[in-house]
Amino acid sequence: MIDPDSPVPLYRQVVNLIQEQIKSGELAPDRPVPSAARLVQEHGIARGTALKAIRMLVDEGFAYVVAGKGTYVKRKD
Amino acid sequence: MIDPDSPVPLYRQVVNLIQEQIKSGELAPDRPVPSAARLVQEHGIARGTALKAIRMLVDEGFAYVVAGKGTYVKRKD
DNA sequence: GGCGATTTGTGCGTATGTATC
DNA sequence: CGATACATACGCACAAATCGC
Repeated sequence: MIDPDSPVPLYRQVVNLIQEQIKSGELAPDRPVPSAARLVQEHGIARGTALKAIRMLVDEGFAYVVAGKGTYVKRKD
Repeated sequence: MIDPDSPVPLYRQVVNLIQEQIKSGELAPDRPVPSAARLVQEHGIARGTALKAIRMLVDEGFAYVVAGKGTYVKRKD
């Protein structure tokens, strides 16, 4: 899934992966997106990289954050 | 303020700018110096360059770092 | 109300690779 | 070749919010 040797940045690979899961319905609206800690242990990446990926999802309109709880899949408008 | 075309290195320009603000009192002792992230968005420079400027301020005795919090204006001895 | 666990946010330090001058 | 600059990535630390006990 995640290839450290790819020219594509790790955070971008993670973002793409999650976006695919959202589009396919694997991750439904208002369901939690994998937390930074989870992405770290699942993909062996740094927390900073995981946080960056999560923020990208929010910036790109795929998810929303609830302080102290987590990040969730955004509902279609 | 910051001129990319100047022969003076960007990190040096940033250092000079902040030193001026410290000397003029605009940035008081024990007050936070602009963070690397802030310098990035305000001057359109890279994080590495911003970090270098901050480190220079510390090296030159104008500021001190508090781990996990930030960089602050050094008090006069 | 307190305490600990979880999660996101923020901050600096450091290293590596690439590109430009 | 060396200095400068940018992008990516990892590590560690502190803060605030939420929740369960």
